[in-house]
Amino acid sequence: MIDKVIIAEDQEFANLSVQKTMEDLKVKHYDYAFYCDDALAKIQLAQQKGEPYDLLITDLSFEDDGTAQKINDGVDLIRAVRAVQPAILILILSGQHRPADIHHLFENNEVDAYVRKARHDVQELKSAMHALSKGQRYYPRSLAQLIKRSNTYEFTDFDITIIRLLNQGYQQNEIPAYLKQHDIKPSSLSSIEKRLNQIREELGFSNNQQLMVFCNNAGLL
Amino acid sequence: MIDKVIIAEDQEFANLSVQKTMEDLKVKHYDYAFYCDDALAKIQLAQQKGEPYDLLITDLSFEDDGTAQKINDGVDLIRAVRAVQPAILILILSGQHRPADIHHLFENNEVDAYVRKARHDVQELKSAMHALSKGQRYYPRSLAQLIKRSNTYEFTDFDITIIRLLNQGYQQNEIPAYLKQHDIKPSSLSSIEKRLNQIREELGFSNNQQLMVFCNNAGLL
DNA sequence: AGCCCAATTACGGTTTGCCGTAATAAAAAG
DNA sequence: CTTTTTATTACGGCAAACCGTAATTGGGCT
Repeated sequence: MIDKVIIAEDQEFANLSVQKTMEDLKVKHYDYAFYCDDALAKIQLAQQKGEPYDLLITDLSFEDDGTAQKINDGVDLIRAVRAVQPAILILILSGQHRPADIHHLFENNEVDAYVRKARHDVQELKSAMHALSKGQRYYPRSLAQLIKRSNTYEFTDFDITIIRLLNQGYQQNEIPAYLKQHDIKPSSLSSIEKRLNQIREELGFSNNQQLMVFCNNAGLL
Repeated sequence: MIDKVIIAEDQEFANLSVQKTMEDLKVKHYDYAFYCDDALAKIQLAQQKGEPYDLLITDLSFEDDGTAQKINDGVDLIRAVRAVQPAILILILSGQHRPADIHHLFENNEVDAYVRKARHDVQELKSAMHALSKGQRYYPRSLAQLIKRSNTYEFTDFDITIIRLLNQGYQQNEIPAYLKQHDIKPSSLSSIEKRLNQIREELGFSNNQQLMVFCNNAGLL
């Protein structure tokens, strides 16, 4: 059973509604945090007291207000939490499509459920909770479709490095120098050209601009 | 006073929390809708009955589920509502930064307040409601800063056309033909090059890829 | 060591994009 | 109607990106 839940969500609107859903579901005990650091601290403390949380519900993107935080991103929070309490269940509650990230997290068994903030999200969350309490993972068909449709392509770290550099304003012939300086393995201009060509072809784009927008939307930048 | 409110918001989480905030604020009567069409219908009906809404709270982006809808976007909803009931107050509640859109709406007096779904959004909404009830508009400093910092630049229709074409995979030398075919005034390759150059310079980008990502994030694509 | 396979790099030709300048067209001013 | 100004287009040289092919490197294997 899922008796003890912690919610990490910076949007107050969403945070409140998730709390209310927990009440509806008769979850015995739930806490909430607006910052990743808070959430992690609460999880550590509960763990030490021998009253660990069963489930973490977390957003992926947290906004930077002035307050300095060690962790500022859902994915980082997930990694940190897993280090503290490997067996905790984790449910992602995200507003934007970041299929690349989410797919990756699922494949590596870093998360157990994904609910998108969208139409019927309350019902989705309830369904996800239900699945989790039965020991199942929750991966909505909509996401599966999306991944299949748009993002079969697996970006390597190398790809992402190149794309980020381009997006920072580097031109292709400046990149080899950068790569050599950072000891990244393929570093020739030729390799870069070849890789970009391959990616474009695979995703059906005719220029890099489309690729950049795609990567931006997939949360890779 | 703001006594009668209609909420148009497709995310159930957000919709619920806004309703709850209305209760907290002792708003006498509020309705909600998950679709733009529903919201517009309710506004029309209330208007006909002589019991019009004082305020519309609406999201900007609505997700397309299967259900066919006439209106699928917050901006379109706002225009339609203004046609029915010009004097209604309108508050935008949006998750993504779409500063270009929002700035434009404010400048043309199409909306009266803007609240971003983010940290402290509940408090922001309450403040906005307070301002509105005093006959003021609500335009958070954060947005003003953002506009000033990143988007002083005004994109013309021509700019947007070019950028969209590029993003569709056109290459620059194919665009003149398209423009001539659609009777768009400057149509030479030279004009296109010059325009892009100017935009890049003005926004401080060194290549078109960055520009595309920027436009994508600004909601221009 | 020597061989093979795959990955990486180097190179050359072609296309596309970039940018300055000059010619032309259109619009505003006189 | 002519002149001046502004916008648009045409052109040319150059840099960047693209793309195919060939040379080189570096493991893994016998």
